[in-house]
Amino acid sequence: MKLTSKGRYAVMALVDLARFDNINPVSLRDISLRQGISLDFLEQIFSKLKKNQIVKSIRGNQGGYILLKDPSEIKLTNIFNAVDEKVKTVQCKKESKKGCNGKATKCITHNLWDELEVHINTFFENKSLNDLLKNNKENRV
Amino acid sequence: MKLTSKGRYAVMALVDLARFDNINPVSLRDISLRQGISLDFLEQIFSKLKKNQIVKSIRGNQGGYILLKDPSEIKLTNIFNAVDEKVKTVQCKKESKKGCNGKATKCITHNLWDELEVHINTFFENKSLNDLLKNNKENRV
DNA sequence: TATAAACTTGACCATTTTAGTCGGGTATGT
DNA sequence: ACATACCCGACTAAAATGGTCAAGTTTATA
Repeated sequence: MKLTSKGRYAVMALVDLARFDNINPVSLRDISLRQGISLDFLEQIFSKLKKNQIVKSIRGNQGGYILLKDPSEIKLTNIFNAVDEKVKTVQCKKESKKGCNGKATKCITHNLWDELEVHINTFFENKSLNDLLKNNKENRV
Repeated sequence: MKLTSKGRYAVMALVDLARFDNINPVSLRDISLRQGISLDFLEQIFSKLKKNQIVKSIRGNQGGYILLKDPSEIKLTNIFNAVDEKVKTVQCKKESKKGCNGKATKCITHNLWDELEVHINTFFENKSLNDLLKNNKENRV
């Protein structure tokens, strides 16, 4: 199982944004330079973050992005949902009554994968952007 | 983040094997039929499980595979390691002192991803094949 | 001893996903 | 006016995924 760059970058970029989002909006160009993430890729990511009400954009010269909520209210769950980074441990559809391999019953390990999914999602539920900021106060770049 | 079929199938197949591994070895053909997994794919998977001392093979007619250890001593960690299903939350090498984006320092969220990796691996450490068998006694197929 | 069941090995491959790039826009402060 | 930013959709190379296929070897049993 691996985390995709999209998800990782989204979080990195938002931590960066939260750190510099004091008075002025923060431009993607700055984030791109500081975090070493492609500007074009960042634009894709922020388009989704914006659609999901996590950030707000200010266009034009001196523009950029600002957070729409307090960092303590932005959970990793929200971020990952926004950029379509989801945890998937099974292939079967949750709703489908048909069971996993197209068989009549659920697969032998179905409960396990459900548990795993919950276990990982719990981690994301319990982490806010604010937690990451605190965590990073000491070793600022 | 998603679990690959290889990892999922490996666990499913071993649970199946553990259930039927009483007197005789269990053939991949049987597992394939019961679990709805391609036989050819199973062969690939069991080749790795064998290399990693999780199962032992018995060739020839009436042959098959048997577990090398007690189900209570086979953790998900062991299985996933065997089939190269590993948890990867960062792209940078663990050992490398160089930091994440080829930059001098570690990326701003590095600790987070380390935590996540540990969180997931803990789940795998704490589940044995035996746990899954118990879990499945009630709703046997 | 012939045969069929089963493991063994390695190459191959289509499809999907990933991780971006590219090329055009449009808005706005100075 | 113009530079700086956001906006948006199409495109794509490379990697990973989820297998398949072919050609073996081994061994129990009739």
